[in-house]
Amino acid sequence: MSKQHAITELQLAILRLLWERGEATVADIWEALHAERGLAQTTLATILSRLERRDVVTHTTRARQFVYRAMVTEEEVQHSMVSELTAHLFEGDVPALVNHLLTAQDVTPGDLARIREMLDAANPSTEAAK
Amino acid sequence: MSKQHAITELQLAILRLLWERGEATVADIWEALHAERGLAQTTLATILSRLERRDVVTHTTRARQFVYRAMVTEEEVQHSMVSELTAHLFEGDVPALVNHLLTAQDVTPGDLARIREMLDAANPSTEAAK
DNA sequence: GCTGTAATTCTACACATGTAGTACACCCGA
DNA sequence: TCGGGTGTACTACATGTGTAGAATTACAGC
Repeated sequence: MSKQHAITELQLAILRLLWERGEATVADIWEALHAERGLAQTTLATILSRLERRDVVTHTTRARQFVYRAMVTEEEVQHSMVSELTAHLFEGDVPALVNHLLTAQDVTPGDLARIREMLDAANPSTEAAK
Repeated sequence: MSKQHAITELQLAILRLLWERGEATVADIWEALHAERGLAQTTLATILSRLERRDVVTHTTRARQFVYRAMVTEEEVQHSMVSELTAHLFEGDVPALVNHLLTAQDVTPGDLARIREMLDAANPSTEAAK
C-alpha cells in the first residue's frame, strides 16, 4: 500500500542521492549537500533516522558508520506523488495536467518532439487517428 | 514572486471550493466538507484565517459573516506546484514527467487522444516531423 | 588498559498544520 | 433594555519537520 507520503524537498534531495549512488553514509550526504544548504551533519543524521523510522530508508553498519539505502524506488515515489498531485490539483484528469505542462511550463520544441515520440510509443494505434 | 507555496490537501480542498463558487462563508465550506471529513466549523475557520494571514485568501464581512475569496488563481497554484514537482522529482525534465504519466498512470485511450490533440495544438510545426 | 576521536543518539526548540473547545462580541427580538 | 443566538477570535495540544548542540558510545592506537 505504501502509505509513507509527503516526502519533502530535503528528504527528496537525500533520497535522490541514495538512488543515484545505491548507498551513502551521513558523511557522504553531508559532503554532497552542505555546499548548497549548509546543514550540519547531525541535521542529516536526524532526518535519516526519521526516514528510517518511516521505513523509507534502512541502514547497515560498516566500519563504524551507518550506510543508508533507500527502501522505496524513485518510481514508487514519483508515482505516488504524481498521483496525489493529479488527484488533488486536477481532479484526476491526467490530460489536464499534460495540457498544463504543455502550455504553462517552459517546454522546448525538443521536449515536444520527445513527448510526441513517447505518445507514439505508448499507443501507436491512435497515431493517424486525426 | 508569490512564495506562499506548500499548499496542503485540506487547504486545496478549501481553495477549490472558493475557486468554484467565487466566494464562500465558513458555513458554506463546512457544509461542503463535513460529510467527507467531519471537521468542526472552528477548524475550518482556523485554516481560513491562517490562509488569510498568508494572503492566500481574503474576506469581507456580510451579514455578520465572513465571506472568503481566493487571492490566488487555480492556475497560479497549479503552476507553482507542478513546477516544484517537476524540479524536485524530475530535475526539471518535463518530458520525463509526461513519460511517467503516460506509462505509470492510468491513462485511457481517450486520454491519449486528447493529449495528442493538445500536442498538435501546442506545436503544429513538429506534427509530421517524424 | 586508556584515552582520543569519530560516529551516533538524545534532547531541544521554532514553526506549520490539523484539530477543536472556550471565550467573546454583537445584532435582533421580546 | 436584556437576553439569546450566532459567528469569530483566542487558546491549546499533538504531530511532523528543519535545525543543531550536547551527551554517549565504541573502536583504534599507544
